[in-house]
Amino acid sequence: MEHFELPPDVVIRRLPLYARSLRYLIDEGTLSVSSQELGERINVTAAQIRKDLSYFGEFGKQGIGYDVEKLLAHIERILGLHQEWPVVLVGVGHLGQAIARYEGFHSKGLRIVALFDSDPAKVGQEVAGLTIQQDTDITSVVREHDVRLAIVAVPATRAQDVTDLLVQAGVRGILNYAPIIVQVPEAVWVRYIDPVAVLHSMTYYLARNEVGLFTSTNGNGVH
Amino acid sequence: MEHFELPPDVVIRRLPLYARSLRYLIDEGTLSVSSQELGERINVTAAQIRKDLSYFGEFGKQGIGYDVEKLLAHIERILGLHQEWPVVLVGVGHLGQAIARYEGFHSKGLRIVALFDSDPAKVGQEVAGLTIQQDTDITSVVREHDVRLAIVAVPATRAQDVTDLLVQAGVRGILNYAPIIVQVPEAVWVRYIDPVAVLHSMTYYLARNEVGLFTSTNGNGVH
DNA sequence: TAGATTGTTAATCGATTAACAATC
DNA sequence: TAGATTGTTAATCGATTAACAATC
Repeated sequence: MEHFELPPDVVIRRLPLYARSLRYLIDEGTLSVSSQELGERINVTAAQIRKDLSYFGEFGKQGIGYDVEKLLAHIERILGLHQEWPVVLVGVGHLGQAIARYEGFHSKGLRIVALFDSDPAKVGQEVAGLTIQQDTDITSVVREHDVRLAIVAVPATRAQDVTDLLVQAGVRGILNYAPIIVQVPEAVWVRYIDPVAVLHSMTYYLARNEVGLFTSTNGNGVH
Repeated sequence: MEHFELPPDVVIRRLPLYARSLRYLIDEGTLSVSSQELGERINVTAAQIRKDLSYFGEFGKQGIGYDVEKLLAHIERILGLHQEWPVVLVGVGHLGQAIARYEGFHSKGLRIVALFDSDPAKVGQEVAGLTIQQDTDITSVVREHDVRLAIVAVPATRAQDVTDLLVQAGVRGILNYAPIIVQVPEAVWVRYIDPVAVLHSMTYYLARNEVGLFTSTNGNGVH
């Protein structure tokens, strides 16, 4: 039975994890997987996986489980990863360079197509096969390639300005590495990569844990 | 009135964002802030901020708001950031190097004290003032410095092994950059930095958005 | 005093889990 | 057929928000 409830964002955020786990299963040669098995790998309950998938259709077989390849194909299509999304990266410091060079970003559905930096000394240099361009060219490049996704790896002081530029040029999804929360119009999605905040939240538990190790209830796989 | 409900994890994760915003307010010379104003900066409701803080005590004044410096000091103490946490970093590829060099990590309460890599060619090299050590020395170094926090920036294939080593040596909080979910004992906290998964979740909305821009309800500040 | 804003309670909203009929 | 596992419903659990008395 189909139903038509809108999938909550928290479900959308788990889909990429399901997809990745399915890719690993394919690498291992596994053909079929149950919600139970999949759940154990990513520390999620079987019920949750089934419920999540039910927002999009019926992909399994009772008594059997899910065909790994087929389920992956379904999830990738749901996420829009059957098409390729050009991505621009703004800010080519140490972090930006690591991002540009990171193999993982050349992943299903994503391709970094341009690098930008405000530092004139960097403009013209090549990183990971791409020539660094001036910040001021963001608008034209984004429009020309119809880019919808951007990664921002500039200092916090520059992040809002760069975001405004990107949004104005047509970008609708931003992955922000700068340690500051930016303001965007409603139609734009911003997500944050904030390792320091994450570490700062773990110290809370460590500070309470000190010697007696059996106080904590659960530290598993919080994503 | 004090009450003694245990703060949920979702609250603990917001505290570092409050702290950071307060630091920016201090830089701007602001002495006092209301929950309303603070909330607007980080896209959180005023009620949520007040409720969150109420798990830990009473820090504001009716009619006035919060003393910025005092509230920051309280939050830092709650998070355990009044002490300094030594951190080890395992995996000194492009990403690991960017992490080691990133100023932001030399932040309140954190100090990277050792770098490890399995590649013999890298061992002995210096990055950000630290000499890269062999993976096999993790145990002794972690024990010697009583390290509780680690950052893992190795390939996915190595992540579980490295995690096991760290946990066995005494680490209780792990920030994992590897695109794989690792299994740990209950007393250990793992959190993930997973930019590709985040991008893959944004494409979902972009794929649906294509031309008609007024369909989306809210893309703000999802953290 | 009048205006502003807190801390807290209760109401609402949303997400997770348990349970099970359907069925491979 | 017997065993396993799905998809879905209802129950539970948890987090957010609205509202307001207290009070600076």
